[in-house]
Amino acid sequence: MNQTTPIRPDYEGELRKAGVRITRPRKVILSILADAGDHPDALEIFKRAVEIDSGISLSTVYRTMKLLEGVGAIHRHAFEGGPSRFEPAGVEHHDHLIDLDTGDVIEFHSERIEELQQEIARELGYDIVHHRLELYGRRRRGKVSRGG
Amino acid sequence: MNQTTPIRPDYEGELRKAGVRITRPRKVILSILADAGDHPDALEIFKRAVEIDSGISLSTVYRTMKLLEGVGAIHRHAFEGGPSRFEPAGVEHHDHLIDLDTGDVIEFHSERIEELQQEIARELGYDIVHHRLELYGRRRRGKVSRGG
DNA sequence: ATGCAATTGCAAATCGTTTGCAACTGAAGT
DNA sequence: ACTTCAGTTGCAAACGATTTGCAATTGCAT
Repeated sequence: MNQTTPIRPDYEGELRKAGVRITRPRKVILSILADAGDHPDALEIFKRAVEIDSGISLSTVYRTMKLLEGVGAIHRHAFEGGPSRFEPAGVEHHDHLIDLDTGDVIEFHSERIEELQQEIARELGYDIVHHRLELYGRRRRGKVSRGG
Repeated sequence: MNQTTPIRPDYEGELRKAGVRITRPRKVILSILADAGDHPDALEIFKRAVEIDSGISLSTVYRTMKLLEGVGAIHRHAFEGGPSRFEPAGVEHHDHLIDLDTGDVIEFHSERIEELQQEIARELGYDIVHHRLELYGRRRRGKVSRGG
């Protein structure tokens, strides 16, 4: 039972614990986040939210994202070119490979790279607070394809 | 004689070759870039430019940066939080360590990390077009300091 | 010198995001 | 259930970084 269980994040709980109110719009946004298997941006979240409750405003989406980010419940990623995209913070740390053609985000992790980063920072006299490693690429043509 | 010689970039030449005119404002901006040892953003370049020729506009700075970027003469880096910052493209590829307290940018390179990235991308079925590796950190207190 | 397309400065527009504000509403207390 | 009131909302306006339309200017090939 030591596998990376993709825990359905309990955002409401996290927020309550942080002393914020669970309002109608927040409930909607939270449910969207919990369901999202991708890395939606604020506008995308807003669109999905409107389908559930047409009264929600984009401002509230932004405000809620900032709130969740502050609480540490989600991570914000500012990939090249586009708006910030979000993902639940519940999973193990990972970096991203962005498909330049589709915008798809693939997660990966390399303990070796993490170590090397630490090593480099130490040599330069720094402590890493956080880092950003993003690979921008295209699906290799030919050979095996992983379907899509 | 195999050290990384910081070749004073011949922007004018690169631009001429690309068929663009060498105008007065461009000359000023180009000279600033050639001298810059740091990673200035557009506004900073603009400020430095105004001191040489007060008639230069921020738009022209932006336009010139885009031009140089298109020609491949400079690289644009969108570090977290702030505006894009630029650096000559003439040097060897490297990644960046950003000092969170000062905004200073320290360059580093790890062939091992580059290899690992390639490996990871390949395993995921991708070709890397480019990547972004940024370490955000603080100078380690105590012990040796590299002066500053 | 001449001519014209490339380039400029300016102001206005754009994009993603934040914010001021008056109206509204959770949730704690009765 | 009813009140209360600070937390929250939607809206529109403000924001910072960057881009763009346009009329005036200017490289640079002739």
